Amino acid sequence: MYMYRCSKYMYMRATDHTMSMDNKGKLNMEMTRGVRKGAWTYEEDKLLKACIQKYGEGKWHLVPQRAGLNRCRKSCRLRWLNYLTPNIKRESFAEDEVDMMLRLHKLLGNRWSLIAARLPGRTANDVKNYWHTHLRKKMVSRTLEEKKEKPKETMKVHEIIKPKPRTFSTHPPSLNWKHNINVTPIVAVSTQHGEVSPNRDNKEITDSNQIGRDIVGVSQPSLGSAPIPCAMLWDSLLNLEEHKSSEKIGSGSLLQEENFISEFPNVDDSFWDFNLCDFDSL
DNA sequence: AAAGACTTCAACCGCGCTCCC
DNA sequence: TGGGAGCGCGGTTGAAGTCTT
Repeated sequence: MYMYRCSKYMYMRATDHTMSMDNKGKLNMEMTRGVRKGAWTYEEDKLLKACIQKYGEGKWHLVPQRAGLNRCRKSCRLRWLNYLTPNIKRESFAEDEVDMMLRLHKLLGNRWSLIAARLPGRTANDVKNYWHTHLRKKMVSRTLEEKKEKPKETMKVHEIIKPKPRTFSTHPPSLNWKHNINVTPIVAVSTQHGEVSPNRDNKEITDSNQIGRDIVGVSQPSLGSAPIPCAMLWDSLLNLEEHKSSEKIGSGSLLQEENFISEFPNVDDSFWDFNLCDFDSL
């Protein structure tokens, strides 16, 4: 059943658009055509659904035309992703979802899309909204309490937990590298804000600011061989953590841990010397 | 009952990234 | 190689709903 919250507003705003230029000075063509804004109607949803069912997701710039909608591509995409996608959960967040969200936020920061990807049926917008309305206050008050308890503690800026450089074999069964490579795995980084985040893009760390932001699994090899896929490591790490938390077995689930580690036999043992549960203390 | 304060969340906006020409 | 187009993300906005006085 459809429930529209802002019926008056949506019709009043229908043609209320402003000419806008983006940061590069490009004229936004969508804004010049007098596209509709505001809340979506049932009819518009029907058109959009039919269009996606017929042509599939993607090519959003074609969607308004294909669907016969007077909406910009962004609006169509957002409506589909946040509301019309099948399997979206509309009920409130369960306790375990909230718990997972808190843990993931500690690990990933405000990367809502990554967090949402770990919460089936939840969108990045849902997660972001829930965080801002429920959890942020909780976190702020908790931080204030901690500050009261430890008023004289000084923060360490960009403390890097950095194992010594290692040489890995490039002949594991899973990767066909042709040379040995020297890598410097920066396993975890804590900032003065207590935030930790992964280096999903396999970026090379070149400056201290970036070190402050990223966890790097392995730096880019210099001999032209394939980079170790940090994003893959990270995803698997999260899978393991998710498994642990869902089974309530804590960090002692060594069978899973061993399976996980065996997926990356080329990575030295010292790389695994940290535990995601340790991030709880951040 | 009414008015103001507060909360919720759908939608908008700007920006950065990637791809392609 | 530079620029334009398209896409996706995170921050922000603001109307509607709910609560409080």
